[in-house]
Amino acid sequence: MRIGNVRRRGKYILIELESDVLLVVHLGMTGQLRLVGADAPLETHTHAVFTLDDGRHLRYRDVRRFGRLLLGTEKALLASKKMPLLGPEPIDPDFVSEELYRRFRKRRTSLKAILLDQATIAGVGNIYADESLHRARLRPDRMAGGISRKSAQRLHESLRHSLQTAIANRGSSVDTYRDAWGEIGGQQEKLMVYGRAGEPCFTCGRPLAMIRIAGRSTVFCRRCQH
DNA sequence: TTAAATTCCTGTAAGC
DNA sequence: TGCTTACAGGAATTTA
Repeated sequence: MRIGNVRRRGKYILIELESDVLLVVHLGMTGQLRLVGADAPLETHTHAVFTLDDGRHLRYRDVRRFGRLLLGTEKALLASKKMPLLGPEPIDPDFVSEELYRRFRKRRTSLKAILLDQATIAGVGNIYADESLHRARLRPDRMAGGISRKSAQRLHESLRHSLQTAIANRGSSVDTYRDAWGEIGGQQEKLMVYGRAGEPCFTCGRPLAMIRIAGRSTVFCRRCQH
């Protein structure tokens, strides 16, 4: 079986195989896709091993088992709802702020909750939701349907900035995240609010607040975000 | 129809 | 030192 192109859609990694078949990987919280020599010791929580032609192993490891591996054509995976329909990619040039405003307008839930909703916007998790809202100076518990076009523009810019910066820094290793070569990311050093509850806001110096929204810890600045 | 709450899972850290 | 408990979170499922 030959491996073709490797793509990303939201938080899903799509590895193209032959006959339109995809190997789909979602890392969840603690998933790792690692490329190692066949003689590398098998780590605990390794759930799948793919042997490549050159003898190396592509191994999937996931401590908390929140991730998933799927195999099938894109059409079949979508039809069976094993892969959900996802919203637009924030970093896609076609995704404009007016589209964000339109998708938020009629929603009666918080900004934080809607950012985590993959059907509204794809690929944003707890870290970059908090970071984007801080950069946009918007409170996470504000109603999504009530924001102005101007606020939507700021959030649109913040989302793109947060995600593009994180990608350039190869991700945030706040937990166990490693890339395919076992390297940690660098973005965790640059986070403004995530994981910093009680510590001073880098903008105004006041301690950052923490609340729970949609079952997720949410950190923000009461002075800077409105 | 939409939104909120619950559940899964295991390592880590805090508290006693 | 050793045990118990709370917590972290993506998303499917259940409840409201």
